[in-house]
Amino acid sequence: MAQYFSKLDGTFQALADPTRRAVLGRLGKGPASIGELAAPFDMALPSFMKHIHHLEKTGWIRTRKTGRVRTCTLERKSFDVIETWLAEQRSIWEGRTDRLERFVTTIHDKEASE
Amino acid sequence: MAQYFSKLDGTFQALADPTRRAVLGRLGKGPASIGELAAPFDMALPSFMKHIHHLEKTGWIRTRKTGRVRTCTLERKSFDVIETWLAEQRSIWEGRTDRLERFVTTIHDKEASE
DNA sequence: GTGTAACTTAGCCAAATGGCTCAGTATTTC
DNA sequence: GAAATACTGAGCCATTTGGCTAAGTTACAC
Repeated sequence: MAQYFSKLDGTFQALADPTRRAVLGRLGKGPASIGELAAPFDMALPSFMKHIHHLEKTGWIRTRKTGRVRTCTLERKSFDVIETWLAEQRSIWEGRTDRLERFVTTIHDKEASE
Repeated sequence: MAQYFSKLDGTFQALADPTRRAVLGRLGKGPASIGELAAPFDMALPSFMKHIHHLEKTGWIRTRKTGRVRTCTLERKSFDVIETWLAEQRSIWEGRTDRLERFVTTIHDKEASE
């Protein structure tokens, strides 16, 4: 039983906050600057930045600074991490592993064709 | 944008800990007592109990005490909460809502036939 | 009816989280 | 080149988290 640190810890932790989930939702529509992303929130910018850092550190987004503007983009692969875990769990209680295998294969095919 | 408390906060928070994920994994194979669940962990029982309480409060498990033994069972519906959120996110960046609608319908059908 | 097993309650503690302000840096814009 | 814009860094603070121990409580076994 994996007791040591897992990437899943951070991946799920990131989703446990409504601000961060909202940011991911917004980024699903396309890249955005820090200012744009922060606008809807009644929160000081440094506080908001902590969420951005968290999302970046846990692999949910990538950011890049051009001039004085930092642009954030969604890292879609993180969703696969979760879907894989979900499929794994379901396969446990369905008492079979074929579903998981089929799922992982599907993901792999999608990425190969990107 | 839903800024107030969401059930998702707790749902994801519960998954952010390896002990709790392991418990869910074990419960996927069938119900178990607190003692059974705690056995693999090098942790005092009261500490472990906090994780159980957390999982119960966030709807991931149900527990019932019979005699001096408390038995825990997996609450499978919680997985659907996450799958729905995932489908919602994917539908955002795929720029359409039909996928989500299809998924929600599927879930509904499954539950109706249980 | 005493002892043991299986939790449970209470409360302590260090570290992490999620907010804040205030001051700083680096680009643009005028 | 002075001012405004868009972050960024440092550091404070309250609350939450996730561990602990020590002392109950409640059933079951003998």
